Amino acid sequence: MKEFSKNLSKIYSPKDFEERIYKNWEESGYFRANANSGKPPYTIVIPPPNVTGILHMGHALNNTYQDILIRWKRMSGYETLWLPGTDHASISTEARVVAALKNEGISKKNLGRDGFLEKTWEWTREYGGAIINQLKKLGSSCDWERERFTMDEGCSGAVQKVFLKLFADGKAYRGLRIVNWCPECKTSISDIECDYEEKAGHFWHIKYPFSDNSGFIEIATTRPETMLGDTAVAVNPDDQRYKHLIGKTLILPLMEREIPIVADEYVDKEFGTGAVKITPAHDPNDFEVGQRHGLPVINVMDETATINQNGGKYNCLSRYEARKAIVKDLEEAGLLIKVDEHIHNVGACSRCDTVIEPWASVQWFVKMGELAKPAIEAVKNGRIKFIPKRFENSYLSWMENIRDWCISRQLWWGHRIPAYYCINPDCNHLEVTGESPEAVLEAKCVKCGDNLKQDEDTFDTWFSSALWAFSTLGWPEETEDFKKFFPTQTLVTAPDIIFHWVARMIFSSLEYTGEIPFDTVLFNGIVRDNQGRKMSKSLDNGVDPLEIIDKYGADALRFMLVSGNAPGNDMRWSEEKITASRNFANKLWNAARYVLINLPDDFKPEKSEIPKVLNIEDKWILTLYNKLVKDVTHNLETFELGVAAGNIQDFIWNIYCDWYIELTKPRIAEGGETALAAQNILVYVLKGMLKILHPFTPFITEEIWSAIPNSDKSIMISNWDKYDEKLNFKQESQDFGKIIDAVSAVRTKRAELNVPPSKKVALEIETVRENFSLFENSTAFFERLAFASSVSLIEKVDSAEGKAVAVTDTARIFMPMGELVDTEKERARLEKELAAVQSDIDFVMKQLNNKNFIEKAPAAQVEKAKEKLHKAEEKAGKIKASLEAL
RNA sequence: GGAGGCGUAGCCCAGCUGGUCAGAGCGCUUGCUUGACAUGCAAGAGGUCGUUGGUUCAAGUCCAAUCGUCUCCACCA
Repeated sequence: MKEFSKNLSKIYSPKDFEERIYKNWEESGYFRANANSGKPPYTIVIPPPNVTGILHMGHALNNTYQDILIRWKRMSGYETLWLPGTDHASISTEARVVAALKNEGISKKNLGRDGFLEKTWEWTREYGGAIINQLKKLGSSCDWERERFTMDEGCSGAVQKVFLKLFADGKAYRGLRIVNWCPECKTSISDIECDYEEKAGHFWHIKYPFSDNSGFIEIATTRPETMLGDTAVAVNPDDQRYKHLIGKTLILPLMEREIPIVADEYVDKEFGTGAVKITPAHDPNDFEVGQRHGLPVINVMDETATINQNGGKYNCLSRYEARKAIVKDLEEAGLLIKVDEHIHNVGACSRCDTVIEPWASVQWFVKMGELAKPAIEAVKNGRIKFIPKRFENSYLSWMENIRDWCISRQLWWGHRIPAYYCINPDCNHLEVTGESPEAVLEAKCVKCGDNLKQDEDTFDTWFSSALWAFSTLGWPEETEDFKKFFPTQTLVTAPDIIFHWVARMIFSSLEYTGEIPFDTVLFNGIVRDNQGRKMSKSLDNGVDPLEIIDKYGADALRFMLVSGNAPGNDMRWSEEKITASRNFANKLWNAARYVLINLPDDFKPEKSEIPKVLNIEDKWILTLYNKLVKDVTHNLETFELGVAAGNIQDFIWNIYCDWYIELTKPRIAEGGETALAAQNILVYVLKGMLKILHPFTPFITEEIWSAIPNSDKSIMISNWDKYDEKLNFKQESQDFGKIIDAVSAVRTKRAELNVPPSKKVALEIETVRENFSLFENSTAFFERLAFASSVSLIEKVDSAEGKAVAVTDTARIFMPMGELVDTEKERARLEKELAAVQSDIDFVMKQLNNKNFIEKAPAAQVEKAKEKLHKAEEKAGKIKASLEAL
């Protein structure tokens, strides 16, 4: 065992020990979870950061929450597993690698699929470790031996297994649909990867002439270039203006193609001209209208949103060039009626901000209807709880209106879809199989014997993240880990991925494992900048957690991130807050240093126990510590991490440091039995404080802990204290409150009179005889903390002449100040004080005189009011007496 | 168009199921080299809890309306 060191460095310098401590933890294996343990499990799976990502404040907040819960549960006797890992983030990683290759003058296409994947794996291996190491700097107690990656063998196996099952059950299907297409990323993206923004645009009103030359119909569009693919014009069947035209045909301008006028309920009579051009290949609603009326789908753009050969003379123009050219040509042809300014929502790729092109293409989808039902039920019936609860609303409304999920992406980095197509166009056989691609391709088409080719696409990243809660534990195998740690308990995440991730994990888990993936979802808010804006690259207002850790320490950062913050609420970043947290750490450091320095050399802190004989102040601090344990535990149980942190800070600073340490100083100075007793309590409570604070600020608590020899080698594996009724000294702690009040009252009075601490004054304390021994035994406190030269007890002071008086509920304390007391000022002060007490009395009297209150309020409430009145009246009496004596 | 959050001391925010909740931190004022800490100690000033109604014996705390602000969802061409 390590020597009892006593010598914490004079300056709190987290840099000196944080790294060392983390290494020790890792080496000692405390982070490791044991699947064979008999303890109840507590599991959190990390929201896997992007493999190429770097730690930002959001990660810091999210992981601080998780680590607090994990460390608390670990100390509370659970077999805890915090499972870490990273996400392959297909679209984001692929974009980064493409960009990096571009700098080297290499194109993805030239490199080929295999070459590109090789490069991307290299990239992943090179940069993938970065965020993991950064999480370690934060103090995250993850089980690193269980670290997973969404594209590792196990997770990939789970993805395949799930897809095969979905396909077999008819819940995964392939079809021609309108998807959100990003012409920059050259892939489809899902609805929730598309961000809408209001933009100023135009509303072009165009003439579509009738085939029979009998005039024209006026349509309006915001995207004239799509008219190249128009295959109809639709009107509302009830629209009197157009009813008679239904069935007539039009000549599509510029393309000179004949298209029909169809009737469809979808058309809003009130909007625009009431006649809508229908472009089934480039608009989701038009696509549906097209389906209903059997209209052809003419795709006029390629994957880069450039007009293709179906666009006639506009072939090879970009969509915006084409728009310009088309408008010009229409104008010249006299077909442009007018152009209105129009503000509308334009969808953009959430990844690269390129305007989305709704585009008809063949994609894979997951049928959501059946999957959503149990996922809705699980949240509705409370099997899964959201904290705060309000986020259940958005979850439910999304789930209840869910649309099929497009899961195929035209990317290479990701899980390749295990679907194979016969190359013979007459056969067109589709095979979905878990066999190795080599074997499948070797085997040829089972129907016609022709060659097969594998689907070029990969799955949406979220398709694999959706399985994270169980694929990481070994599913589909019935592994020890899966049996022990699944379902997990708490998911800690940000509200912006409720749909992307949380919802999909819930329905996936229920569908494939039959279990909920977790029972509680705790949401953390967003860390904003000091002006309340989101931290973003474009604003360059991000704060780097690593720089903050370097400057203030990980503990200060962690403590700042949880302090004064409620679950799900956003918070503002400010340098002042972090210095406040650092100062708190410094305060604890110095308090510990003081306690340790003052222990005798032969003190055995590892055996520090509560002494048999306790002073009143000892009982007082023990009672308050005991209450702290109860409060903090309760607040952690209800996920009120910010409140818990506040409880602890208040106790350490305002109770332990400001009072208890000061109260014990005279005893330490005195030495002997009473000093030893005080030292034991000081150490006992210090150790308790360290333990309860440890989940929040793991490094400093471990460093101080290790300076005190303990039976537990690391505070990480020490036991979380439980509320103990034996430590609840109700009477004594209440009594001691009277001493605290009296000391404070004297200090206040002295401050009002500007008496320097160096001027000691003899105190005369007037109180009832029952309190005499309480106050007499506290003489040393008055001497030290209230600058008393002596203390005398008296039942009734006759003359207050030349004396200042401090009044509490239980006592009047007289201080002979001679000329310092200005009678007039003193009178004014006392009158002010009396007025304050009197307003309390009036308030309570009013309450007690209210018949309804007496009758309807709970008895305890009435009792409380009476007690309050009693106290206030006593105090008022004391102040009045003092006034009279002036 | 729909849903939700926020609006409490100069600033940043806590206030869980209505009754010691009117609070913390920062800032401010005054006084302190009180041998752990000036990254500190002591004391103090500051708010009729956005506004207006309602429910209740009792409302920052529940309900309604309203103003301001932010976010999410939908996306009518």
